[in-house]
Amino acid sequence: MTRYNPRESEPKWRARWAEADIDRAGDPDTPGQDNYYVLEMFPYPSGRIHVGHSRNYAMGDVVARYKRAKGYNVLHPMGWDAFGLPAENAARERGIHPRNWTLDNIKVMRAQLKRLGLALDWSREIATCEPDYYKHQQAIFLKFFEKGLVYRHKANVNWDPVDQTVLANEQVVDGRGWRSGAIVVKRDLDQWFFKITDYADSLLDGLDTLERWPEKVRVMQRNWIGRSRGARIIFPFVEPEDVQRFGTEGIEVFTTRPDTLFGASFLALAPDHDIVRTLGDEDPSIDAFADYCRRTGKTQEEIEKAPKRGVDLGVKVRHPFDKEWEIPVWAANFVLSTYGTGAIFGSPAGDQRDLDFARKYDLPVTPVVLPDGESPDNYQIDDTAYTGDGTIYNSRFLDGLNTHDAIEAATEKLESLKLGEGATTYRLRDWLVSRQRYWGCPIPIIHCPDCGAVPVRETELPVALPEDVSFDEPGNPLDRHDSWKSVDCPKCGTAAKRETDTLDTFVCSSWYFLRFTAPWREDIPFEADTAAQWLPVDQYVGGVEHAILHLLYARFFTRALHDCGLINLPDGEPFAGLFTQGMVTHETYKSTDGRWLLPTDVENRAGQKVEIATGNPVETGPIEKMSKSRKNVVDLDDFIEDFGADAVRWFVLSDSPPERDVEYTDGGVDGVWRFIQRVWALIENHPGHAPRPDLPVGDVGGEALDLRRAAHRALNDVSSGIEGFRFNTAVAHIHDFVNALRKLALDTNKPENLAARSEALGLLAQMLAPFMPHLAEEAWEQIGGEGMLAKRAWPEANKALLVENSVTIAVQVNGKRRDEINLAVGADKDVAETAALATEGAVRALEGLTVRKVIVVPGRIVNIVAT
RNA sequence: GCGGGUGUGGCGGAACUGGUAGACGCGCCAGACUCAAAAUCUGGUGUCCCUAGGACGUGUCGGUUCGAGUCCGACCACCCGCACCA
Repeated sequence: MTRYNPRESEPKWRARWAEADIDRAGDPDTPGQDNYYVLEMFPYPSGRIHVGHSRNYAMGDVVARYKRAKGYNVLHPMGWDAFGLPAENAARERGIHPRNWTLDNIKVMRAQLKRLGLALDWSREIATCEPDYYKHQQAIFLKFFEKGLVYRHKANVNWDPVDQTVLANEQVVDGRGWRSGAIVVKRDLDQWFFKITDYADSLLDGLDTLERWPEKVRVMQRNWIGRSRGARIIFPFVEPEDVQRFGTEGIEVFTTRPDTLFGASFLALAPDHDIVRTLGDEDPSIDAFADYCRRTGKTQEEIEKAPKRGVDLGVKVRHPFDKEWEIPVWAANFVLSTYGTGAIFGSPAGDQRDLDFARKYDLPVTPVVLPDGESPDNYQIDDTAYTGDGTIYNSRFLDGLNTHDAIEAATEKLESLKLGEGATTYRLRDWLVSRQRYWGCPIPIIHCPDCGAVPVRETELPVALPEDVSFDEPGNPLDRHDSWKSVDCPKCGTAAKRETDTLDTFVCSSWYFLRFTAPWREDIPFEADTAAQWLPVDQYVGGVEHAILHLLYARFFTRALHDCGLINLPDGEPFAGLFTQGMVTHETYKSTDGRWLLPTDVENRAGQKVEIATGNPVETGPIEKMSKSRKNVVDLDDFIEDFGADAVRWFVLSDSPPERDVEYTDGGVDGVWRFIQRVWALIENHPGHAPRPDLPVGDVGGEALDLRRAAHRALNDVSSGIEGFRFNTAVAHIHDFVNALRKLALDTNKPENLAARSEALGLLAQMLAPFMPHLAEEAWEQIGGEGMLAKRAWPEANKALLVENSVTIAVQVNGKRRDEINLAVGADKDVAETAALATEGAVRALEGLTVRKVIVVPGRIVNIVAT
């Protein structure tokens, strides 16, 4: 008996697949063949791939191989999200050009991915840092520009002081830059924006159609877009001089609760509201307050703990429904300038923040919503606001209405008074896309002193990144590159300057799945018709960390591209099915002096983990997601060298459900290795007889029939496991089947036994193929299978073999299991009842009781009810 | 605070529309082979009383049902996301 040797088999089969060119996607026009687009989020070429990364690709590959076997024309491409800051950091730290660093990494990682045996169409490989990719992106940018979807605007934006660039709102987490972790500061800068807010409604409503997306991701996007319906209301100034001073008739607020207008006791403005700024110039105490608010921390706890604070601005406004009713205007630290109009009216009885504020500064609290079951005479608000529905009172013409009707009535009244209107506000802001970095896609704009921002002529594209740049001083090298920067204005010919900002790398990833549909087209980014045939991506697989970022931007892009006439995708959804996979975790290790240690630096000596180099004991830390920074990674090449690519693939798909994390353990890996060798032992010991999956049912009986049943049941379970993205249970069913094969050692001298066993082993190879393609091919060849397994159609389970002819069912007495009976399938209820009552267990349990009723569920259970 | 999710053996996890809880894997125990160990193979492995057998058992409490891990109500714990969003 020999051992299966992946080091020999795996390269052999990869060479044969490549030779046969089996992974190339067919023409999407192919008659009689449905298209299927499966895609894993493409990687950033950061260095090397570890076992943690491989899970994502393994899942996509199971789907790709399975769908191919099911007869689909599968598109399964791979590329590189190749622009980004780490390349510039490497340049700065090690003096390597970002381009070389990136291309070297791609080379290494491509070889690693190939070693995994993924059924990828490498003929479509793209890298976003190549001019033949980003020139199309520049053309798209100009289309958006033409269409009014791009604009330049001076705004108070997020500045990451470590990465030395601005960031989009989506890229600021807890007040820190998503990549650097530095605390973000606000700066007023002229920046480029994409008008994603134009699509707020479409992006929100579209979420309801994405049935094959995780609910969690949809909810996150819904919250991020944050649509609120309500009203904008103008509170006119009391003093005519205020109208002069502030240049408006009054103060505009946004509210979702115009029904509580009669509970208004103050207006509150954001500390950086224009009116507050104007007043701050005159009044030092107001300026001091605004300054205090700016300095307050931005982290969760700080915001939560920060008490409500405000300052009376000394300005008064009139109530929109009562000219005589004057309301004081305050500045308050809890009002956000970035939401709504940066101003609110405080209705303390119905809003906790307003109530806290009113109590602190002794402002009136008038309840206007009466909860059901409360009496208006003794209902009071203490320290808890009532935010629910109820009946409006203390509110003149709104009295007696329910919350919903009162909102409508109040809004109508505001509209008739021309002091307000129904309005919708979003939390979503336009996407800030300019970055003050070198290693990104140049923005194809020229700034002319006379003509302003002028698009680069399309024939001049790409605006290529200059290669001769230096990173020895901070800032953007493009900014210092005079010969690159200096150009003539395309419109008037006067001396002008190129835009030196580059595009956010999330722009690159917003359309790469379209480029994959026709990467050979140099003249256009993609063919509208071909792209529409492949899109939407049928199955997208990636990490949940992109729930808002990439997945929202891409949904915007497909909509914008449709509106620009570049693609025909009416509903605008790029990804029909989304799966967010769990991570691979691993224990962490720290040396006595606090250094993180690689698993390969650690070994077990007498039950204790020690650092190999020093022999010192190792502190075992928590189990965390594999990451370079914690060093709890297992390098893919090391693993493949030891156990083979099939073993990694099998391991990361076993045990845990795909959406949950899976822990890497040496024990688990040993189990995989054992399993592979057991499979191989079965294959090797087979006397050799070509598989015949078309064996008629009636040909065999006895144990051979049992084996056939096990095989077809496994096939059925594995198929439905793959279809339902339950790879762990599919793996378990294969295990089960292998156990059955090992147990049912049929005498293969009998032809019917040999036939049944050949069939079973053939089916085993086919079932294994999506998971462990190399081993499966080797097995298929060994047992004399015809052709290459990768080209074979997925077998259909024989329905007749899925039904048992007898079934064991439980016998319960009063709901407790007492015995079991074996019955023919389809046996009569009376037969079941009689048999159940006669069982030893039932008789014992029924002693001294009278049978009242017998419930028979055919094929499932018999329950005897007795007292 | 709001939203989403998860609670099942020593561990990861199975269980289709309510019908034999614990599939499969890891670990552990025993045995075989071996001078021995590793590897491999065989058997066992929810807890308790341990005798055929029985009692208990899916986060807690209650309900519906002949029957509940699954359905309903109330809670508890943990994880993730958002967060002064008017």
